[in-house]
Amino acid sequence: MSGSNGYKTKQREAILQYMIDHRTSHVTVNQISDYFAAQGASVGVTTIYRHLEKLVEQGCVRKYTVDAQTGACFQYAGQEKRCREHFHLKCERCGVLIHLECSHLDELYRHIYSEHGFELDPFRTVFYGLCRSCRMAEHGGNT
Amino acid sequence: MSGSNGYKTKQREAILQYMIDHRTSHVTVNQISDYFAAQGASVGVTTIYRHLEKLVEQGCVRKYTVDAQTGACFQYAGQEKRCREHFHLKCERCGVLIHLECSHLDELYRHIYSEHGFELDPFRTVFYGLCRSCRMAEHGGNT
DNA sequence: TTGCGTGCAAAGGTTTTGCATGGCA
DNA sequence: TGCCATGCAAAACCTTTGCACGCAA
Repeated sequence: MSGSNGYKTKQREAILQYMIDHRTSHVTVNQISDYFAAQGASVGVTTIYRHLEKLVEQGCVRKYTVDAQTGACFQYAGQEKRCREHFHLKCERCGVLIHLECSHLDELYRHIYSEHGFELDPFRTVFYGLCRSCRMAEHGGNT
Repeated sequence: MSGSNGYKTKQREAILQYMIDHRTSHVTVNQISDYFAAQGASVGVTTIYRHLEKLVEQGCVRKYTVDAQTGACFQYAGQEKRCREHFHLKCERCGVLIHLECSHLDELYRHIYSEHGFELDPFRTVFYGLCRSCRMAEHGGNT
């Protein structure tokens, strides 16, 4: 389970590059598919799903399910292993992904493990909510 | 935005009552439908969806989507705003959704809010990981 | 050549919509 | 009576799976 993660194909490269290029936001399978279709280099949705799934397993990409109708959202998270050691905050409004390194969360991990028998997966787990600036905008502004 | 939210029907009463009775946990549309079917007082899924949608708009019921395949989960929240103290644990292996009410998490909420400026959304946030039994099976058994 | 990668088609699931009927006010 | 509520059927949607073909190694 190391370097040989399969063949190097055009589709694989294209999808990975797309995810990297759009790493500042999250994207849906439809967006990716539409993008490739517009480029003339159409890629089947099945292939997109399969590659995304692998990337999620590898830890390069994060998957979020916001709404059943919207479909899943994916976002490139990078190769860095350090991301395994902390948690992430995802703003529901602007979509920003915040990396949170905090000893409080280590404690949380231990607590949930010892008290509730549940082994948290920090990589997979994402905290949803409102980031500071969006909270300000929401409380101070219009509807 | 007050009393006259439509007619008072058997189905409406039944669904609301069901949500209140099960307010300590989250339910899916399928669960509600199956329950009524078992009672002999079958209610169409369409009706369930429509009432749930209204209740969500009114703010009485919370909706959150864990997984596109599983479908949405609903939970009665009442009129009170302070139902912020419970989170959900989702096992990545068997898929079970655990309802976790724990004062530790209330503390976590306050900490992330005051120290990191992030307002957590407990209804959308789901902790992924391995539940006790799956962890046992994984460490002790086969593949 | 071998075996994974690809993409079409179909199946699986949840959710929504159209429409005729039924029930509340 | 008038109008909303109901529920069946069908559609729309995202996602997964089966299978034959293509392509990387």
